[in-house]
Amino acid sequence: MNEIFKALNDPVRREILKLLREKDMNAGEIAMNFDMTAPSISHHLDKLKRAGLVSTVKQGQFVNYSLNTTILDDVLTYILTLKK
Amino acid sequence: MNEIFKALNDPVRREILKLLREKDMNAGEIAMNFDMTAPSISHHLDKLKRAGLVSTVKQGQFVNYSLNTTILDDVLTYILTLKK
DNA sequence: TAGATAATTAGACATTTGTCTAATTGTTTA
DNA sequence: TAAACAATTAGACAAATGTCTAATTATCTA
Repeated sequence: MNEIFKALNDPVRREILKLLREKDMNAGEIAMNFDMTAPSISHHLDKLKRAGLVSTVKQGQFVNYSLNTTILDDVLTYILTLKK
Repeated sequence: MNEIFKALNDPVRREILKLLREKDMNAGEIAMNFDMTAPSISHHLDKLKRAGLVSTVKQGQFVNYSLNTTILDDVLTYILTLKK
């Protein structure tokens, strides 16, 4: 749970999730949406992946990222239990 | 939204929310549950309050804290829209 | 197979964050 | 009204975080 909240606690990463909600994208396509270097985006993607919020599939030299909604259910459950 | 995720991104603060889910408590009662100084807890409470996750009512020299579930709905909505 | 392209890793650096002690504010009560 | 108590504010400091440039790895293609 800690990893998930850590991952969600950054505007860039939340924006990446928003982009992936529309369609899967490779690292370069994601990076194009930000005024930020590729290594920085790569670092953000790594955090999202470690938290389980995104999944990757390597296709040739590209790495395709997709949103993993299963983990979002854990967040939903957590918030709901707080509400009791 | 940024403030809320910032506030949720700390194990101590999440534990405080869990405690307040059971019953309202004043700052001292909350602090008793942690191996941490009162000023540190006060700082965490401040972050929770600024995020709107808790509300306070001053009763004499005590400050009573309670969980504000309304804001949690915002988190729920946010997560749900990510799931589309 | 050499050069180009996609992506990540490594390492440096400034900013943010969480913790502490000391000091301050506000309230109660002897 | 002075001392005690509850809580917060101020300021210092170490650890964590986000960004960058440079270097590396893996893949494609001329």
